[in-house]
Amino acid sequence: MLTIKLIREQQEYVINRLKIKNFDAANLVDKIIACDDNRKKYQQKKDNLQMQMNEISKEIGNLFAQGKKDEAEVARRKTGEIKEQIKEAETFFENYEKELDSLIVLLPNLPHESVKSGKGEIDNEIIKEGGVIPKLTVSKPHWELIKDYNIIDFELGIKITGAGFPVYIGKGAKLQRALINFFLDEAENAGYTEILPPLLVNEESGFGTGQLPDKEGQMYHVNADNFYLIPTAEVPITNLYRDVILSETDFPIKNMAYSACFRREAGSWGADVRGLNRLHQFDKVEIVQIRKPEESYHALEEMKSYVENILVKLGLPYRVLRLCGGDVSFTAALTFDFEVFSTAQERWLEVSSVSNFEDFQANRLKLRYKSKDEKRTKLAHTLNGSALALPRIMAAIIENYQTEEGIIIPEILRPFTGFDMISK
RNA sequence: GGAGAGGUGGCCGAGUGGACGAAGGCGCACGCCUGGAAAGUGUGUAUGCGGUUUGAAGCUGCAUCGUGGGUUCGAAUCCCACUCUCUCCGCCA
Repeated sequence: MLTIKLIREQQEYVINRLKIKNFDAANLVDKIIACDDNRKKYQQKKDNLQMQMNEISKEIGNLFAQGKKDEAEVARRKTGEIKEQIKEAETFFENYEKELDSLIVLLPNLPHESVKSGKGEIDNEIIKEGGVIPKLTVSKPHWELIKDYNIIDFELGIKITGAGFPVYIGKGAKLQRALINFFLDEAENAGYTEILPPLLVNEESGFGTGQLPDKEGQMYHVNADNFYLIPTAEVPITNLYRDVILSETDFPIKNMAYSACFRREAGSWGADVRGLNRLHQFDKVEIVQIRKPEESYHALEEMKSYVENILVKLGLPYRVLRLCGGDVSFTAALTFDFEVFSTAQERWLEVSSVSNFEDFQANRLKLRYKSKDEKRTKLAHTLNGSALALPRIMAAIIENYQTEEGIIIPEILRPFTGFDMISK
């Protein structure tokens, strides 16, 4: 969430920047400021009364100690009324504070200056393309190939769980594991620390990274214990730093994690989601960085090149998009999407999303740091990126590397798979 | 699931109604000492929200001892509820 300070001090700027995200903030900002004014007003009232109360209490204590019981009695009689007033001011204060909290979380993060306005996908700017789209002699979509070679079985998944929960079999399972290991090793070499987090998180964590309250319906919820199944490792990995005050020497923080991800994808089932394109459970390696504000865009570039490099190593045709205002998520300031070309489907598939959240998540998380020369704590910047999401990479590999004889394994993965082809 | 114990600052730990944002220790920072270091020694060392201020510093108010409520003029301390952690038993990979 945005800081109240920013909203107050740069009202016009906030409203204008949010227009880029197609968000009309004018009314909301007014409400927020009015609410904050009231909050302050009642805090002053409450604090003053409490100060009076504290003074009287001290006095009473002293009078009792001196044995002046009568005078103490007199003082005591004064307290009742003040107490009432405190309660009243406190109630107002708390209500305004609550209202403020509920309003301020409705404002999206401000887009970075480089983000252009736009409605959605079509307005995203392609900033780079790489790799070569293969010319295939045979061209079957992956949902046919996985059946031909019996490497992923959707029907079995439906039987034991439901749609969107595929079962990986034999070389399909091994290829999956190979990709995970490849991604983890790459991240480790790039200086990321591997974390193996819980797959279930509590409510506070869901709130910390912004999944709650707005995306509640997108997460699987374990009712008995009030846990949520993580939609991405971003949630546990970033929440490691919830309520933390870092010191300057802790930077940069670079963590990564493999995890299964669970998404209900309620209401988003349609024509483009066949096969591996959209799943309820999938695997992903996520990279997360926590940086000082002045370094975060440098870190974003670093993460961008890092992801690109993996795609190059896998030999997949890819492109990099700078998302337009309409497509940048609620929490992000700047996002680059990576897409790979799925040859048989003749579609670009999103396989990674790399974002700088600036201090938007940190403000929710209360993730701060203290610099040497300043006494005040400052909010850190958080960034994350998929590196990478497996199913669509799997789909692209299966389709792009298909031959009459079978599916060729990209060379870089062969040490991990132990085989160089999937055939019948 | 059953029984018990407990949650105090970065950490350990004292504190059973007022002088407690909190003793003492460790750690950390800065200074003294030293040729340099260690040892020793001195000082400092929580967070949030307000006020003052152009801003910062400074000064200042309020709140915070797991969370929420209650008793009281006054609560870390007493009462209630919740929650989390630990130990033992049971079950189990």
